Amino acid sequence: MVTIRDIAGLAGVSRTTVSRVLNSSGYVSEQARSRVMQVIEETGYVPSEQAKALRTKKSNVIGVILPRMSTETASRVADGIENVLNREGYQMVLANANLKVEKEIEQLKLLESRRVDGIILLATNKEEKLLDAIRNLSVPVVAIGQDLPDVTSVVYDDYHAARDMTEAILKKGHTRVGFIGVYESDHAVGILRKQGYKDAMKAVGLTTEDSWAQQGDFTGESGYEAMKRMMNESAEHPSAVFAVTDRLALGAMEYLKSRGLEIPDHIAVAGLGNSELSRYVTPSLTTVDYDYEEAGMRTADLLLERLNRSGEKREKIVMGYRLLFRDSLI
Amino acid sequence: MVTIRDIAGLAGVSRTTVSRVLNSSGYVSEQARSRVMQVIEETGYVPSEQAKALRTKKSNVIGVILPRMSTETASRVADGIENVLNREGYQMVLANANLKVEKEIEQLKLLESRRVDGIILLATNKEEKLLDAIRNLSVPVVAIGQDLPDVTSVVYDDYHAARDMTEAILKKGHTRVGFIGVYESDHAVGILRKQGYKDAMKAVGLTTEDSWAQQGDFTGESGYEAMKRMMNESAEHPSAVFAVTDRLALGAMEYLKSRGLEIPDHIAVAGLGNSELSRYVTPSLTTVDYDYEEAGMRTADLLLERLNRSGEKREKIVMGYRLLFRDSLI
DNA sequence: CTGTTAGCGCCTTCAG
DNA sequence: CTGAAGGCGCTAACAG
Repeated sequence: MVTIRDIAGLAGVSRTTVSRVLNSSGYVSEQARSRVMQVIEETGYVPSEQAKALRTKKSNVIGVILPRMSTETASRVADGIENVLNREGYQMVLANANLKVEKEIEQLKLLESRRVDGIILLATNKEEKLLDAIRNLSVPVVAIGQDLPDVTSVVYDDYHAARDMTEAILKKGHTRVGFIGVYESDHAVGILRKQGYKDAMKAVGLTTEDSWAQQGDFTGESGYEAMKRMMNESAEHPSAVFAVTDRLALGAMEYLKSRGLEIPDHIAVAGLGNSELSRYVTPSLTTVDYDYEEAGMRTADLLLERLNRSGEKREKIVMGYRLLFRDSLI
Repeated sequence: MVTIRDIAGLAGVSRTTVSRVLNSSGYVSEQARSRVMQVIEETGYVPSEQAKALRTKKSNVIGVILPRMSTETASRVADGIENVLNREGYQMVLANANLKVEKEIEQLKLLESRRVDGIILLATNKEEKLLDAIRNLSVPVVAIGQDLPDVTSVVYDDYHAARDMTEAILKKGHTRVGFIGVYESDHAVGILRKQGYKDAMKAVGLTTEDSWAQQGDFTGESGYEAMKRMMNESAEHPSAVFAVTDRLALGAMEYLKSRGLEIPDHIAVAGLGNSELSRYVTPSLTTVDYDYEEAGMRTADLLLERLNRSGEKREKIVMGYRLLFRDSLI
């Protein structure tokens, strides 16, 4: 691999001069510059960002930790992030946490060891050991998806989105509204969205059967099973179901269809997230739209700001949402 | 940032000794080791992979160039890649080519400047300048998706998959089979799949109207428009349509539905790729299943092999496929 | 078992 | 305008 030293030798100048033309810093005679450029051309020399980073203490790399690769939300957020990172001359290294806190922490440390300039964490929980790990990190971290104490975060307005959607369902005249949520270790999705549902119900003085509130784990199958339990365990069936995730809603729809129930006539369904699937499924799914790309962009912006003006105070951005009424709810 | 030198000082040993316990190489007395470990613990020291890489000339980072972020195929392939990379102790840096050859080349160079150990290119074309860029690279490249000359590649069996599906359509009794393809700069999808369709048609001696073969650009909208053109321009409408991509097929279905045509009764549809959407859309889409995760894994394996046993000859792996008969074709 | 020495490839004072 | 010298954090001979 050809180095700056080789270029200097071939061009008959010092490494310093080569460095200067590389970074267009300081004065270089036109003569020297063109000689250096020519040699670079001929040799196909590519400066080592690695060595440069070691010296300058800036790698121009941002680490991004995803809960899982290859989920629609994660990749849409990553898309937004990559967008601004690329525009600002940063590269992105992706790390997969596979939904495990331990793995999240491990990836944080791994990225730190790579000396990335900053880390974006697509957060799925607020566990104390995670927060600890972030505190002990010497790399700035920005979170998205959960409101992490003391960590600059971009969050979705989970509570109001869920509450709004539930109210919209009620407004359609439904009084028996079922709910499919997820485990509570995911604060944003598991707790906040459920709270939105519960508060909306309480506000209109409706009572609910225990069996109307079921729990899944983000997979379609778990939505299917949750819906099945709801139907089997309830004395009176709900006339509408709100699932905190489109995928859960889709699973629920599958179960309902398998039972020969018509959506929305026998039972209406609403989800949250505006996944691609929600548009294409029949009947199309009423859901809440979150702008994941935008959220990713905002998060990246926030991180880069922090890098430039370090010592800034913690910030928090709450992303808005939009209710999308489609055919699964009338 | 605490360095190996600090640890050495605090533990009262030399940097070499610290390095040795870090890498568990060479002999270190239990006494020295525990002292070092303790200091590392106390200080939260994290060795710089960067400095290590500069010295060892191995970064344990693999670059992956995607045609676009946030498409289902890309992220499924990336998932497979990440899987084996992670298992083997590598990190993945993602680069987005945005479907532009120039950007692909730019990203190749950028990754080279980062001194990644290898590059996986999700290829979308075989343009000469791309091949040139790869040749001039000092980093091993493995391609997936296109059979790049002189480059170790993993490819899908595009020709036979398309031909098989077309034959399956013909076997159902259809004689007027339309086709929606893509631009030919994408050799695998644009040329090979079309050839499969044409050969299958020719083999049974069927003539086709020119208007039955339309072209899109991978988007659903373009599939919609292609289908519209096919219906508007043809003297006799096809009774079945094969689209080289599920997304195109979905777009075509949307157009057909908007015209009030029944699928598959009035016109049957088949796609290729087994996207998630294909399962959920109504009617469910008959398509060809490619195991993208597996392909990603094979590609990563291939690259890592090359890194270990360098100087290996070029290899080429052809991935198999599976026809999935669903409701959009009878 | 341990330390000394010498870089990896680059940038950055500091003198010319 | 240019170069010499030094060092970023780490590992790898080579001596002890």
